[in-house]
Amino acid sequence: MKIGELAERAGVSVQTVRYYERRGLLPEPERTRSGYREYEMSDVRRLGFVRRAKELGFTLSEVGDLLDLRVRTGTTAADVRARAVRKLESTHGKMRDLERIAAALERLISTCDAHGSPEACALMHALEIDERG
Amino acid sequence: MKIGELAERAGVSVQTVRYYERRGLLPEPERTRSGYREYEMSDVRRLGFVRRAKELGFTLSEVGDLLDLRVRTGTTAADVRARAVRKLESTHGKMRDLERIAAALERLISTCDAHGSPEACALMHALEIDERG
DNA sequence: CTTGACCCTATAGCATGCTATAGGTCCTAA
DNA sequence: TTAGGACCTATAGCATGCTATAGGGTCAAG
Repeated sequence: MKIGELAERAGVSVQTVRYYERRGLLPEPERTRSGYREYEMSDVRRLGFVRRAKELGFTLSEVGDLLDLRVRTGTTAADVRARAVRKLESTHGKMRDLERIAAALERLISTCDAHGSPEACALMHALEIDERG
Repeated sequence: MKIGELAERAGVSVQTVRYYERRGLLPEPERTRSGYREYEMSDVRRLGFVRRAKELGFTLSEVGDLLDLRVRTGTTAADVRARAVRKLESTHGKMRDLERIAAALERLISTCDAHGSPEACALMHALEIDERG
């Protein structure tokens, strides 16, 4: 497929695809004789991975790290493992924070439901921040 | 406490505190006679909330929304509830994505452990991307 | 054979979220 | 009383991650 279809399937713009390629997040694809980039489904998946990881607050460099947990000259299995463990730890930290936010939002919603007044919602909210935030 | 202590306790810079104040993420604090900002522990918690939410990939505007799920002129309880529900949904989406990343990292790590070769790690990783990414 | 949608490179510009600088005030302690 | 560090305002600059523009080539349909 060409770049427009790839971009649409993955939910990003054509410009963004070319930008990610420059940044090294996507491999340089084959070209048609006329110079058009040619992609496959694996590129759609990889690009989708980049997009979602970025939406989670990973920087593009960090996404590159995630994609790059692979062999390089001088890299040992222990190196790869250590990087994966660190990334996993930060991922767990992010999940815990999200759980706290979700729990706070759920309590806020049920308080809204119970009392129906915006004041109750606001009060509840202030409470969440003071409790844990 | 003064701004330096607040910043240190919350893990951000002094400049960042003043920036967040300008952005409306922190209330304007009391001042000493000489004009120094004066903070309390609730400000530490609020600032910590901002920092963590931001690290999760919420923009400062979104963090403002989270902090601002409260009464404004013309805002009804239903409005507040609807905004909370939308934010909760996006939070759940982020959690699902993080779970997928964590699972992929865990499989990668256990494959490293099992085979000990960087090639196995790399191969496993490529697989994760193709499977789900 | 030309129109229009899509592709190309190169580069400039923009929004976000800080971060640094200039120029000055306050305060504690030797 | 003066040296230092922490504070103040105001504003400029920087890194990231796009996004838009200029100027042009490709290609299938009509």
